[in-house]
Amino acid sequence: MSAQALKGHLDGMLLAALDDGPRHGYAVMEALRVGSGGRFDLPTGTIYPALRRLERAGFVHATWSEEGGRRRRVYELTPSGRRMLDAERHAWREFSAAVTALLGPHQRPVTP
Amino acid sequence: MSAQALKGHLDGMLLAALDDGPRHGYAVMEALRVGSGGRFDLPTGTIYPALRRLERAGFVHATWSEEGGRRRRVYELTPSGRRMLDAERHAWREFSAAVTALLGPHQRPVTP
DNA sequence: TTACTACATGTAGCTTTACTACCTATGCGC
DNA sequence: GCGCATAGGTAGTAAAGCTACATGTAGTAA
Repeated sequence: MSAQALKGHLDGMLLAALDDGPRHGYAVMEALRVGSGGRFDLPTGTIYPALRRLERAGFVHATWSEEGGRRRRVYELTPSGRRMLDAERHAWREFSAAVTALLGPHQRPVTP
Repeated sequence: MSAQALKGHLDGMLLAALDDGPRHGYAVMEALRVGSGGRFDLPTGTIYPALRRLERAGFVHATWSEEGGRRRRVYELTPSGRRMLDAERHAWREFSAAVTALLGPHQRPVTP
């Protein structure tokens, strides 16, 4: 995966990871790793600043929670964040359709 | 379309635009615009530096041509560029599959 | 003949954003 | 004790597309 490929697409995936319910940062990280089949094994230096950015933008709301001596910062979608997620999903469909069209029909045949 | 969405995906599309044959920069720009249904109406400040980058990297070969008082810089895929195009197409399929999976199946139904 | 548009190429500086590298801390198994 | 998974975080860097600007030709509309 190219170094820059994620640019501008991470926020949508983070919001989507919170769509089923609140999660803390580390769990979001895991969700991206597992949900992408291991392709998005993102470093903490990517995840935490990104979540903080979404919080500042008002798309998620964060609360501290303590469980078994472990402090966790739990993130939850705000109504604004939910609207943003919708917008991101739509933008992704537009974007991916356009790129797929431009990259051309040169697919490797499934079964020769 | 988000400001950063294109990052890392432009090179593949530029190379793909040269797959049918040599084109000059302005024609490549047009090809992206038309081929994306108007979604990628990229400024010259994006296209020309990107083509130059691909040239420096050895993926395209450029020659000047004069036609009707118009100087054009015509770009052509090199063998290395063709391999790169293959790699970009493969990377895009991987990437888009992963993002689509993570954004979830929350598609709006076609006919309610 | 003036002005505007499409064609055609290019650069300097800005901004955003993910990544690298580093730090702190707890709980558990060996 | 030691290492690993879990859990959170920051400072600084690099990449790459965008904005705004500059240059010039050809054709057309006023």
